[in-house]
Amino acid sequence: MRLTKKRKAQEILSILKTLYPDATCSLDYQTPVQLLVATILSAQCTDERVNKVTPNLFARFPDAPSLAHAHREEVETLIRSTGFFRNKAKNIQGTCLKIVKEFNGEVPQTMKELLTLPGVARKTANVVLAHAFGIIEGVTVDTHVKRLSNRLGLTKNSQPIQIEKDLMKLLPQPEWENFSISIIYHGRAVCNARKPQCDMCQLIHLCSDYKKNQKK
DNA sequence: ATCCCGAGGG
DNA sequence: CCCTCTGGAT
Repeated sequence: MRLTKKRKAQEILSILKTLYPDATCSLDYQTPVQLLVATILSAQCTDERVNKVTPNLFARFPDAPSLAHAHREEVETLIRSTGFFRNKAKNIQGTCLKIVKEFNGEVPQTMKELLTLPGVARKTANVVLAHAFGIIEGVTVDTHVKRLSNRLGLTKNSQPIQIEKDLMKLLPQPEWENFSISIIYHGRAVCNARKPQCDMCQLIHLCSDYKKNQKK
């Protein structure tokens, strides 16, 4: 192997940073609770669509107590277009109720506590910790991070938790969330699921999938 | 492994 | 019609 996998990962990150210097969390929010809710809504849904429903949702129910005690049907109606709206409404209200009752109205700031909230697993927890509190606990692995990490050859695993462990070994801890954010931008703009734009891609010299397809 | 679920693109 | 979108719980 000419390039160690670690070296390759950092090279990828370096290029992505130059391509997307202003990459940030694309969800709109004002408070940690709102970021948490927006992130729950982002499951299997574009952030663009989430940002279309959250202004109305947060205007009506701006905080954890109001969301926790809202009528389920009204919450469902407000978030309907994001899909999975029954599960998401139940999880948002369950999470907000737990925040009010067990966490003194504040979003908890540890992975362990966040994972006790309904509808919150490592992906959502990593996003909230990083962007609401500046705590880099792990690598956010969503559908884009999963797809690109596999295509680029940074992991051979398909389960998000295993992919996260692999990426944590390959990248310096302070860069974990920067990697996720910028690779998500690249996944949306260039390396999309259906038809990756390899002719536009700045990473093809580092891409296992591109090399494999060249051989055939 | 399967279910939840709407909207947009091809 | 089929696939995909910053997943999580059963």
